[in-house]
Amino acid sequence: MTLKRISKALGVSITTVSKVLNNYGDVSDSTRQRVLDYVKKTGFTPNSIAASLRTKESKIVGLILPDVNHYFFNNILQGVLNSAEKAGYLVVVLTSKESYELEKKHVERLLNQKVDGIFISLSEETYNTQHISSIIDSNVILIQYDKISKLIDSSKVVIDDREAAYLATQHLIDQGKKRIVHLRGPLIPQVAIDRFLGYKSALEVSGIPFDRSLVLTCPNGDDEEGFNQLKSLHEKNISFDGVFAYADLVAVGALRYLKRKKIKIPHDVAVIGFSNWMLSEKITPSLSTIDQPGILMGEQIFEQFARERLQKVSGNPVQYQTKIIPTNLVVRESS
Amino acid sequence: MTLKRISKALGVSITTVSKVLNNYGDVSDSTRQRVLDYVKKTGFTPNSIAASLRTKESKIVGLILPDVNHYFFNNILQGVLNSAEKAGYLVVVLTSKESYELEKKHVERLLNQKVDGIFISLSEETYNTQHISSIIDSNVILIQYDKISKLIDSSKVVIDDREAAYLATQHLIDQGKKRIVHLRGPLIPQVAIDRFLGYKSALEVSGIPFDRSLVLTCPNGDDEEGFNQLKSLHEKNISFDGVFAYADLVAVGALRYLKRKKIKIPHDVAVIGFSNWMLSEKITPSLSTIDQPGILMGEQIFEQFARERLQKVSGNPVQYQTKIIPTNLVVRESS
DNA sequence: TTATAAACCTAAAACGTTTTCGAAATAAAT
DNA sequence: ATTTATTTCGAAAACGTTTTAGGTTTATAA
Repeated sequence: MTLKRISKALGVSITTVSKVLNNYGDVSDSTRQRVLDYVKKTGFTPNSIAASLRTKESKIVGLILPDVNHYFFNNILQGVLNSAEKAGYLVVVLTSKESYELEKKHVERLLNQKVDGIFISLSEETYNTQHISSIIDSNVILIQYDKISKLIDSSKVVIDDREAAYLATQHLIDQGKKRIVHLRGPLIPQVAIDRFLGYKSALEVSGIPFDRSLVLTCPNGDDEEGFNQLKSLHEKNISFDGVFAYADLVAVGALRYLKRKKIKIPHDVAVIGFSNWMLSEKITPSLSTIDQPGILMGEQIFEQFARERLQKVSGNPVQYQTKIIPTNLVVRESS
Repeated sequence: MTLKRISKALGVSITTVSKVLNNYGDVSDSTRQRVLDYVKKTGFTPNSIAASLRTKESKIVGLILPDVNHYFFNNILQGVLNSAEKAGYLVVVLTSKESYELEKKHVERLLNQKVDGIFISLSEETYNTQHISSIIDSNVILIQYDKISKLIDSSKVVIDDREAAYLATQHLIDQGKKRIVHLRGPLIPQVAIDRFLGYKSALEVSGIPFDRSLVLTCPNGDDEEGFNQLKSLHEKNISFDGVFAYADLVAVGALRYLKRKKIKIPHDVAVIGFSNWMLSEKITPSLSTIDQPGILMGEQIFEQFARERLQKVSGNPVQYQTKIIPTNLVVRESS
């Protein structure tokens, strides 16, 4: 079933059928009704490939996630899906697995698929951003989220990691803790740096001396590392009464060590994580953490895209925006 | 940049350019090389929308998930993504959120987007399967996975839930347990029924009498229900020494209740869940469970699609297959 | 030299829409 | 009755590719 066949069946032109489907004004009520009836009867839907070719709008956006099996990114996906569905867009999902090569390949693939927008969180390996620039050159809307490059001019949707880390650390201080361990992420990515800086400035503001030996790196971000780092600290007889981990999973490992050593939580040592993974409220003791509203972020990502799209088609100048999504402190049994 | 512009620049026909790009034999080495060089120099990639219109192949598949924030479905997504990427396919992802209406809408959307294949796990609300049949009518390849309809003729990729539940229950019996509670899922979906049947037949085979009062329904599948159901059992003074929950989250709730009541795990009561969620190995005591290899399933889904696609284009009869993916018993501290 | 085969190339149609521009039909105004 | 305005319609081009069917050139054989 095509426009042509409908037009033949009803004795009108292809143009007319197309016009009623696209709500053009210049078709009489009677023919409009005839077309509508016929379309409903046959269940016809226009071939969107052909429409795309003509209009250069695919109504598809591409979402590149560093990892799909990750609570935060899952929520982002969910949020993008929510908003995209409302707007009649489809979302193709790709995972970069933190690989620069894969990320680049995906971007190229999306570009020649003529998606209308690309939403990307940069992989940890990505220093060369040529492929990102090529998105802009291709006149495709680019929204950066989470791990962004400040050097690239586009809209951005991010968490204020520094502020969030400040909040988490401040919370421990409020509980009377003074020797607070920071289990930090890898050295390079901006998010890990920002969380560290937030930690540091919270100490500063409260006049607590910064002790370099209390900051330990957890490159993989798993629970084993959390466990082992606390263990090594303990074995070196370095005392502490609080732990701020840059990821919930790391905090879970820390909790496991403390429980094993019968250290009272939160009385002797209070623990707070980051991200509000689902598991953090299910474990005992339940884990205090920073909630990153991933769903909200995802929605904002798509909505910013929709705004830019609108500006573009209406010929207005496109205005890039940076949205900083607020985080929430979630206090549970561990602190 | 288009074929036309390339052909103008090189003084050959559009046809010739297209032929070298598609590896046709009848073009001389010298012109082939000239075209290739020019393409590489300009970074040209053919517009896949136009190609799709002509060839009726979009190189896009649609994956409908009941829920994106779910460990098992995440893995399925990951698996589909893995295989699709290798084969040069894009995947558009949609969530039905267990709603029939949404599911139907999504299917229609995918069909008029002319995807090459649709992979679907039916929502719990879906009884009318007209929209699923329409996939087949549209000559789009349909692969059903997980929650399937046996009435619809298509390839299927499923877990043997009954066998898996049998394994889980048998494992508890092997530990010497005799009064085993089954926290079952909602009454209707086949997966919940199958898990119940597996439980029942394990008891039967071991000659343990089936006690209806030990089977409790958990419609939402969350941890609250697990907690409350064990509590109600306890308050009715019904004794038990094992728990087989149809979902890990439910089992987590059960564990929480047992811990609260200082009941020794697994000595007094052993617990086993279902799905091997990430959290089940992180909690204490770590949870025994059934591992559903979601990634493998996802890969099989795509690969079955690829097979059918090949059969179709080569004009061979399409052969539907039902893949039953084996599960693994994962024994941890809780049993 | 001429006939035949092989190699190389191209014109043109087709895929199914959208949209411009002008034509035809009708209504309104003079 | 004529002009003008308004409403309704349709022809045709365009989007960028693939592929068929045939044409032209070059090589091979007689």
